[in-house]
Amino acid sequence: MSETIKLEPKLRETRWEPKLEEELLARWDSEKLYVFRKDSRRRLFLIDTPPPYPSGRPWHIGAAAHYTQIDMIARTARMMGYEVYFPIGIDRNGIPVERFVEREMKIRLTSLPREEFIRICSQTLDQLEAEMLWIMKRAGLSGDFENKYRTDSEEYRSLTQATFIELFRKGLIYRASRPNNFCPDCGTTIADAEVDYAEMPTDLVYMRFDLADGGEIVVASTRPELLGACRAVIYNSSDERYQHLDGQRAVVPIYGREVPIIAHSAARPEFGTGLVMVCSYGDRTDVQLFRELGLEEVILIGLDGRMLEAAGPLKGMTVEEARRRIVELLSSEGRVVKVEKIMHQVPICERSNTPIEIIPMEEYYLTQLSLREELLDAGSRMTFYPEFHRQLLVDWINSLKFDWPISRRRYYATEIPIWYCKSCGWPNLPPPGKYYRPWKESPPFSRCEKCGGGEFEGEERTLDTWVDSSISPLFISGYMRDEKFFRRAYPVALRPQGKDIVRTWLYYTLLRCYQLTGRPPFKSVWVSGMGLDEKGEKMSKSKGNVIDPRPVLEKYGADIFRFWCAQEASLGYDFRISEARIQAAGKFLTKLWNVARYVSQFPQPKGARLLPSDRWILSELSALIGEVLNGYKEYNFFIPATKVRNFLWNLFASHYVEMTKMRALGRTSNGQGARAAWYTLHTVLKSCLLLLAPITPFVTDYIWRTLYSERSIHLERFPRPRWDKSYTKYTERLVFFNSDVWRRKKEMNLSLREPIRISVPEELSPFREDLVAMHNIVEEG
RNA sequence: GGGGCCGUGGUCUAGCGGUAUGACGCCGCCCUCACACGGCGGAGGUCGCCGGUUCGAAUCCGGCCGGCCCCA
Repeated sequence: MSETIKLEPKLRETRWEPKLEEELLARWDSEKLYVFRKDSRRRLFLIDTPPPYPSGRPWHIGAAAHYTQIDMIARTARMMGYEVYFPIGIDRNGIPVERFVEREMKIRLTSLPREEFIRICSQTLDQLEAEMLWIMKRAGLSGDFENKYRTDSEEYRSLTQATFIELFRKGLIYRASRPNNFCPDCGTTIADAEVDYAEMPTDLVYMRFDLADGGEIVVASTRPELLGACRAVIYNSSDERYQHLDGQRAVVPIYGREVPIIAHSAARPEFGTGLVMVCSYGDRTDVQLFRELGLEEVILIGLDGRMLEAAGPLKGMTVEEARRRIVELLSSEGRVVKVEKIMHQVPICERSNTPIEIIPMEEYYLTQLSLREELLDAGSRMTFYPEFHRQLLVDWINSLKFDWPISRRRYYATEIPIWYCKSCGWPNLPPPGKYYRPWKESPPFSRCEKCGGGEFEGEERTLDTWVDSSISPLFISGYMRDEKFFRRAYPVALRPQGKDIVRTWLYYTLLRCYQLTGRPPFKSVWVSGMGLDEKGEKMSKSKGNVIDPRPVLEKYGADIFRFWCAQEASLGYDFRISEARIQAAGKFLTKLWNVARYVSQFPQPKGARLLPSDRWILSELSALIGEVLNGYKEYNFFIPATKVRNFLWNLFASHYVEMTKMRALGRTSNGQGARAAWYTLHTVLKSCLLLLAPITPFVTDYIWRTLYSERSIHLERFPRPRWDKSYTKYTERLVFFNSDVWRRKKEMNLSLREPIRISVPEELSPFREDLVAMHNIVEEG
């Protein structure tokens, strides 16, 4: 018998064209493939997508890779049968955009009316946001773009304020005056998490101090301008040189104040002379020493970064001017022993990159220290992918030393919702649920709740931007706005994020959500590594090694980029980004395409009587599906990408397809055999497409719709490993045998089609017919 | 100063208790009717260094060296 069928591939082009992706994007859009159905009966899977910040820096390729992987998580969850909410949010509050506007327009925050400055920031954000959204869409993110949220929207900010009001009423927010990190350049207090350290060349000044009872000592300091705030000199009790100083007093040069000399472990004998002056406040250690030793602080630096009255002859100077001047003054008194150039770690503001000062200010604080144990416990109830990154969170919680100062003296951020009574000063809070701007609005009440006074002054400060970002899981799950949904959706399924913001975003979210709900905000946390440059170094504007993702997406298309992402970055580990490797990843898509093109010429029988070769590849397919699904369960896309690639290329295409080619093309007489090959070819291809769909959504959907269904592959589930795996025992032997025949033909200078005399080993006898046809074997004997 | 991760052929990478995976690059042959962004074959490493555990270590333990990242 012979079925007369004209074999014609349904895929015509010889390779996958990235241009085809754009048609698919439009199609997905119009079909509303990825819309979240809130009332679905399926199990919910909410992803607390990191709302990226359009800060003015190019959104670099590492970020695009990161969001692409998050999209793979969303697609994975859908194919596992969840109703997935993959929200698209944009973080638009806080200092970064203000700094960007100040730099670009060469203005200061305070040089424009507040309203005007806010308007400019908002417009700037719109532009930057549009670029970012283009990248996200083009990369094939299956997020809910139609309902994207912004953290500076009325709805979001009113929720931020509502949580502030709630925590204030719970007594977890308090006002206090204490030394804080202050950035004179940004003009605001910042939190520890916003402080970076930079190694800078610094002068270490060796200064001669008199002792009150005669004699002298030499004290070294990098902050001589703080001499006027020196309240003690310390040495290490193990330091042999200074045992005689115990109980003595030193006289501070220029200022003439007598201060105690105290033994303290904070003094390092090897630094400078081993004698250190303690002043308010050179660094965080000084703050602790002042507290511990009960010293009285002297404030030398004002909010404008200039020296105050107490600085005496330095008054009015900037910190740097004062540092130069004090050395001159000391020199003229013969008190400078030497000046040493050293490399010194200087605390700087992560936004402005300028040195910070520690200045006591009155700010609002959110309690965190007293919750340490509870937070550790709540954190321990979240699953981490990979587990080893849990340590980043634990270490940070254990290292907390101060409560979180949350008020900021900036404009483009959520306002602190407080009006102060003009007669008694009492802070009056409005009811939660609305967005308040106390700096320009009158309060929604008429009487002070404390004294009944009727006149108020609105708070002008805003909140740290992390106060907003830290409630994203509450925002997306309907907290305070849709209690019914909230009960089903919270804690949300997953927080995906980079390891670099564990101490900020993850920690703050845990803190705030725990305070508000008494529960951890996530069931699981997925922590990815960082995208580094070809040399393995961090990408940064200053190094000039930043890669813009847009030209890459345009040149190679999203799927090549995505497949590269998946096979390059193993879960949680840093990965290197190079265009050559992205390009190389494209080869696999060509291979996939051509395998599909070959298979596409055959009819699709519903069933068939399988031959051993067919059973063999289906055995391997079952094993593959098992491994791949395990990778997907841990959101480790490296596993599916490399396993499918290896299977499809090195087993399916190289061996199975070649073994069955004659049979499938009808060159052997047996029509049953052809059907079996067709059935198997399609089964394997379909399964591979499904297994790759979360990683390369474009090419798989294109092939799927061309060959199998009008309906998108993205509405399907993952395949199940439903074939007997016993035939995998033949794999090694088959591969070896085929290679051996190829090698021999090569040695004999035969083309692959020419006949060869060779015997098929006994162990492979089940495959004899296919192998004979494949290699054109003339059996011996 | 503390913490994390890593150190495998020229480059990158898998493996994490039984003498090493794949990619890129390189060399040679081949346009074999899915694919030359392809196929086949080949050269190339003893897994940073030292010591220990073990019948056996790239794989476990300890120390050292080097790189990267984070924190103080």
